[in-house]
Amino acid sequence: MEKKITIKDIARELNIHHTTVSRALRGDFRIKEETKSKIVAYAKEKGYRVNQGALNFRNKQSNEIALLVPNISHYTFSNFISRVSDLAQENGFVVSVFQSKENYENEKEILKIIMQNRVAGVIASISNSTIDTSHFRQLIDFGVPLVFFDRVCQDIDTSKVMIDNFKAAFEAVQFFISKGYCRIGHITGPSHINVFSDRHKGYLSALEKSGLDYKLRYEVSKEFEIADGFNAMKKIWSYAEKPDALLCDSFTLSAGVNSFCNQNGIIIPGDVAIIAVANDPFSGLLNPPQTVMEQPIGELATTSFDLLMNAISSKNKSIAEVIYHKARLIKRESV
Amino acid sequence: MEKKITIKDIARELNIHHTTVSRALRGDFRIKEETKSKIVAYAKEKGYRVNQGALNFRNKQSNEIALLVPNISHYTFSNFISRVSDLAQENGFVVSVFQSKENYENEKEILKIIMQNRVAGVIASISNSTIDTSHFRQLIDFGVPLVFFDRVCQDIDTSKVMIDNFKAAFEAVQFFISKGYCRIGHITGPSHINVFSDRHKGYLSALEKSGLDYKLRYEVSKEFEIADGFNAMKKIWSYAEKPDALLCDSFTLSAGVNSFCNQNGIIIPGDVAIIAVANDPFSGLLNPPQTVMEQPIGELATTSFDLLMNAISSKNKSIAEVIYHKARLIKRESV
DNA sequence: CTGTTAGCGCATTCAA
DNA sequence: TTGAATGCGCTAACAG
Repeated sequence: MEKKITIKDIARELNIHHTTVSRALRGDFRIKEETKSKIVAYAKEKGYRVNQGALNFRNKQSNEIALLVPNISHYTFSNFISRVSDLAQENGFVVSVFQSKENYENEKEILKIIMQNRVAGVIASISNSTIDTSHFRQLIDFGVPLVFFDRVCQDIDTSKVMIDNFKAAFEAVQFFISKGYCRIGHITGPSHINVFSDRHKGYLSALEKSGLDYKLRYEVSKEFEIADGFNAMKKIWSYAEKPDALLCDSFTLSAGVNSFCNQNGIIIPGDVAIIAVANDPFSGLLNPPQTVMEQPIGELATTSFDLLMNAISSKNKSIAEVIYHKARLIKRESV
Repeated sequence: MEKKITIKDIARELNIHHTTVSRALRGDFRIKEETKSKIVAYAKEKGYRVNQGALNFRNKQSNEIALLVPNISHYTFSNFISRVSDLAQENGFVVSVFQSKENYENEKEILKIIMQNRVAGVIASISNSTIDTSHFRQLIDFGVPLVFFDRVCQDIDTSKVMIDNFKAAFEAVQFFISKGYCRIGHITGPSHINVFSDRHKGYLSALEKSGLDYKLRYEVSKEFEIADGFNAMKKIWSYAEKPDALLCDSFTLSAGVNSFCNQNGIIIPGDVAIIAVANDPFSGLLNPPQTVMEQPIGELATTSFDLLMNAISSKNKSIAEVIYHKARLIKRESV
């Protein structure tokens, strides 16, 4: 950054004190109209812009919100980022983004950067490999307002915004059952993550309620890419006792499953039915169009942002809220 | 942000000068080993972290890179952001994201915010509705290093990273022709955007080379969502002279086209063949799997980031480079 | 090896 | 209605 015009430059040029310039530029009502308009005109002419960094420094605050997600390019998260970005802009904040790539060490590193940058607050969804949560505790101890969304740290007392995962899975499985499926499997993630454990509980509960015996839990613990779903299905389809329905905990995973099926002549939903917990707009364009439990990401984003704003403005006296949004079954042709 | 420990706090507590603390913490070799370790130990114990904002202020520089894209949640861009985010982290930068939503006024507003925030540099892809480019010129005049990618301002002298759009479209059309298609249409964007005009030139050139008469240019000037592609195809399929092949300038558009076809019994590629210029991993999962001209977004991101780093470090003496990457035809079943 | 001084851009406090 | 003084956290230049 080269030298840019400052209030002192303006003051010197106009033979007034920089304090006066500062006041005029912020529209202080005490400044004489004449002086004010002279200053404003000159500032505009010279292209003066307040230095936000200096302002933040001076005021010991920040206009930056950090967003930490497992993977920026996954639609669930890019959609979330998009929404938060809009809200942030409306509220005078800037959003910086970080991705853990499902890697715990990286997540820790990112939190260090975030603390160092003295952001106003953080909205985070934890990585699949995060078991120890002390780095988040450290963040809070450092005084940074934190809101978790979707994948949260259960043992940390801060605001959390989730979908009702138990119910989402429960209803998905009930739907399978209502359609006559009885060998229902669950492709999920590590059980130390709330999202996956809650859904699996919902899955088991629905099974139990209907007295179904067949159970299948397949855990993917990597990056949740299409290839991981593909490989999961490859493995599953080699089992002696194959499922006739599958609940998939992410769209990418289900897309991989779909891909394996299409490539190997496995008919959806004839051979195996599929429901994905997803909010990806392309789920409806798969072959066949996919039945999904739709995650209301827009609502998650709005709520998360609101809670963070509260936490930022009310500081110490803010109370940790835990909010659940409902997923919604969208019936298409994969069941 | 509440009160956090500073080097002065440490200095006071240890009865030494804060300059010494500063030096010790940065590993200055002149500080006595004993003093240094005492300081480092104390700092660690108290959870001291350098205030990046103060540092930036002091050094008149920033560790923030701004990324401006039309839409964060579109895979092309979220993929780009993801890649740049990784590179930024490796290089000690933080990425803040902004989306124009294809809206010119919003884009202008964002550039103001970016200038105000004194970012180290900007990587941008312009909105479909951007005709006047003076706001970007203003950004450069303000001294902010700028690299354009994909959708660029032709008339601004700064580094640009693109795909060879003429060639991409040319080869796509040639492929259609080689497969016997002869009524080839082009669903594209506003012609004042390089991406679309270059592709349309490539399209026309390939047609001309083969002496094909049928021409169809359908312009989408909105947000490039799936619905826009859907509506485009609805319109196109009402024409008397229907195309037998379509080149689509984005994945979302082609997904909408695909959706309309599947809902209306239009066979792909029997009734109409499709190629999309895209890099979305789900293109291969559509029904039928989609033939695409794949945009090398990862390469675009890497190159853009490198050019920005050059521009940031070499300042005034940096030369604007214009770099093209090649798209690659991936043959699947929509042709 | 360590301390002193100064200043980045700005807004606040106090004084006039 | 305006000015003067101060300091946010940090580092560089200079002095010891």
